[in-house]
Amino acid sequence: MQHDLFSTNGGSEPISLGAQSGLLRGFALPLQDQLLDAIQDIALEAPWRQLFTPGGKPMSVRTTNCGTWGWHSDRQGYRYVAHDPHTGKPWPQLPELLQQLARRAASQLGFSDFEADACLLNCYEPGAQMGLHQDRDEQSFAAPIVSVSLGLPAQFLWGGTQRNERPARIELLHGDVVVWGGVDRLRFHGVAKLAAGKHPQLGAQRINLTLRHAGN
DNA sequence: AAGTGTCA
DNA sequence: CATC
Repeated sequence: MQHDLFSTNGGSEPISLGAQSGLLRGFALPLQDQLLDAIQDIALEAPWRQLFTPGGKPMSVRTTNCGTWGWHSDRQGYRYVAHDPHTGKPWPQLPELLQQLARRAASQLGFSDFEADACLLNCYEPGAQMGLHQDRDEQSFAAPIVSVSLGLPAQFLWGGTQRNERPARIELLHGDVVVWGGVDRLRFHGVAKLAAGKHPQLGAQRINLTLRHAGN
């Protein structure tokens, strides 16, 4: 039987996080097995690695990328690079599965024709976190950000356009997708220190996929 | 600078 | 708030 990969949550409404942002609870669940396979393949080609902030401090997550552009951080700063500094090779191709998932999710929030050219993969183990920040290394902020959560639950910190606004805490579960763009595109966000736990598929980790249009 | 440590 |  022919079935719609997105049917599980195709009819559910986004949980609003702002005028042009929302949480699509469980949106990626129908694709979970294919997503985990794709992540494994990506990590074989572009291994997980620990990045350093420009200040020289190690980040607590492990990172890799796929797509035309990969986000990288070191003492030179934050930037997108076309080649993996670890291997010298181009980043693995962005799987069509992921491209379509991101396009469908963006469409649910009113962003048509989203075309990701970068996917940052962050792996959190218990204790790992991501401080409040803006995604502002992309060449244009016209396209939204699409974030896919897999594995252990996390508290998403969802702030305002100004750093001093106290962020809301939103629990993100395996299969959840968050989309933000337009007036919400530069909102500060982060992830609270991951609590210990074991996920049936992923064990003691959370993997987040962040899809972006980084180039021209 | 998406970091941590420190001070109020 | 300091930090190649």
